[in-house]
Amino acid sequence: MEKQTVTIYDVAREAAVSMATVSRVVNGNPNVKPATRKKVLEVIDRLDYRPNAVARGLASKKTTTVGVIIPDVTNAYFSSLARGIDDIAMMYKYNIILTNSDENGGKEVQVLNTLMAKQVDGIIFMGNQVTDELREEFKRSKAPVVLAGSVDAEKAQPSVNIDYVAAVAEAVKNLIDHGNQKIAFVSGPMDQAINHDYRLKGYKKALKDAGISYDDKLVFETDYTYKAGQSLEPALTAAGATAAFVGDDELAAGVMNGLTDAGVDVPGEFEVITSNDTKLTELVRPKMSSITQPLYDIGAVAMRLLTKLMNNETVDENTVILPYGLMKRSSTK
Amino acid sequence: MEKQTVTIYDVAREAAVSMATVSRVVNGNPNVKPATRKKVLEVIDRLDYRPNAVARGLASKKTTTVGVIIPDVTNAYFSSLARGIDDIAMMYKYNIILTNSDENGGKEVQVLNTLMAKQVDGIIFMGNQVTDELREEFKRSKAPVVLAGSVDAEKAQPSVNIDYVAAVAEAVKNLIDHGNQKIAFVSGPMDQAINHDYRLKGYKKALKDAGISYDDKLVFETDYTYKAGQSLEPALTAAGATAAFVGDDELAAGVMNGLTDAGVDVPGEFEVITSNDTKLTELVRPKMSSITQPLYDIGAVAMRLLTKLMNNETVDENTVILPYGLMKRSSTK
DNA sequence: CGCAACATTGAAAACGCTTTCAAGTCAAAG
DNA sequence: CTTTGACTTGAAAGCGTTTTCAATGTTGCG
Repeated sequence: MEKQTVTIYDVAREAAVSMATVSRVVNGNPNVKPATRKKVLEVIDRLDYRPNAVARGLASKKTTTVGVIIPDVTNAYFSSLARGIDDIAMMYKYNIILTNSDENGGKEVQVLNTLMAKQVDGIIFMGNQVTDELREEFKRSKAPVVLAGSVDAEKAQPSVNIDYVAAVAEAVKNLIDHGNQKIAFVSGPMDQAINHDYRLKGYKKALKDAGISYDDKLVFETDYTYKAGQSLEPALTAAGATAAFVGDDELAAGVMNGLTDAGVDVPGEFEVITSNDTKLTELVRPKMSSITQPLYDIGAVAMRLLTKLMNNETVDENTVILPYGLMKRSSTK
Repeated sequence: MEKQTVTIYDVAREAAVSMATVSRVVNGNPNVKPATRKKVLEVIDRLDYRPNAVARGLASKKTTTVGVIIPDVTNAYFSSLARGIDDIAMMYKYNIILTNSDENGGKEVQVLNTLMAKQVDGIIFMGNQVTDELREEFKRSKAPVVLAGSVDAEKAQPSVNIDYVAAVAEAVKNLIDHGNQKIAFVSGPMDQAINHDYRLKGYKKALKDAGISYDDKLVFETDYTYKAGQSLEPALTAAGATAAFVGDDELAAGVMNGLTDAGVDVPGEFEVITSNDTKLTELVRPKMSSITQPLYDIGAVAMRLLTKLMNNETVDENTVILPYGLMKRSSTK
């Protein structure tokens, strides 16, 4: 009843050659006489032979699949990177094992281990924080690991990012240039390196450059959800803020809509600038000004870098920094 | 230089037992004397032995990974399903190989083949159209295939969906009840079954039930993008439509924003109702009324169904229909 | 025509694990 | 003290490829 699978052995027999020869033609090895190649190809076609990738993986120690750890596919920022990753992966004949981590350290470690057990040829990690434990796991992995749109303070792993500090500083400076003195810093969990080591640093830098003193009452730490942003309005108003830099687009949309719904005019009375330049920025009204990041490219470049690493090619620069920009839309003056 | 991998053989030697026994303890086989189990476990821990899933897959003919074909991870509707799929997959110890198809038939077939080559234990397909060729491939697959949020007119494959015809009919009826006579039907490519065989059918049904005659000048076929929706305004106005049913949220956001930007008041002068109830509906202003679908659950249930199929359990119903609803927000009266 | 050099091929050993089957162990039962 | 049946264990045969190494065929040239 079970469908019979045809193996390389069957092909060899039918074509009256050895398995080695069949293997050669399947893998495009040039050391095969054209006539034999043709004969084998015909049999392969006739028998509808499909090489078993698992067996191939065991024998060759290469699985042509890479693991991708993503906080949440549902998040526009990360799914954009994921798309870039998958496209390039496909281009280089790799497949992607995608797993959501919810940025949960324990889950990340566990997932990483199952990926390694599955003998992936490489790993791309996305997440706002690289814990010590995770870093250790990365080190013992024999498959190369590259971080995409994710920072590691230790810079131990190859990665591709933008210059978050500079980008945020520029965004905040923009707000300052518009005359704002009390600028809120709204971000996700402050225990994530991306927030406290990069974004906050850029925020402080901009303030300092402008001679504005830092006030931690203007720092709002929440989780990355629309709702969280939406319910921030009272606090924002109470703190006397007239503008905000927000670390995530969905969160920013929440902040902005919360403000608007409460009757605060954006950007008239309150300016908002966000970080990720996902589609969302264009959908909301007013459209959100944002730091621009080459989302797709961050993923694509990360994957490309990974292919080089997997191929043992020497790469000139392990940590690549892509250019960012500032896109003025309608949530700032 | 290359890190040495420790195999089941090493463990067997160190623990002075056979590979079979090690295999048993690793797999939780109860037929092992507690004392031996303990001894083996200690060695495993000491050597930091990690079973090689590829070898395991070859020997057992099970890879504990399932293939997932998705039009585009970047699309909120499908990424929500994907999240549901992955969560349940993880719960059942499966991993997901995720590949974007762009709804391109050729790519879908190709991807399906590489998935099968990788010996996935099952496949979940998402896409708005199942071509004949694809259907053939599904049939020859020895791994079970289930469709998630995707229809196949032939109903040849197990699937989980909502009742699109009824849902759309109800949405359109709602528009009719508000006094609209000229209701636009805005959808993606009409050659996709989901559009012409389901949504359009529901649309026509609602019209018919209300005694309104069908006018194909009110049917707008575009692609599923925000921009496409946005640029539809002139045509919509020209056709004299006062309301629209839209088949995709991002597209709907475009339609609505295009209207608003052109000075048309939504919902005052023009009502819009959309289909997928993704996060987007809450982000835009006015918030969009929508058919509600249990997105996450569609994915989750599909994956659960797949686990049963992979396990050869008998399932009572191959095609499961989940409940839908109608959520009135602010883009309808 | 003989030989070196190169092109083709096949045999068989991995790859790391699961699984079948037979054998060995041991305690309870007779 | 044997027998029986339930437990435990190990040997070895796969699983479907890749890959090494040696063998065999060919071709070009002096």
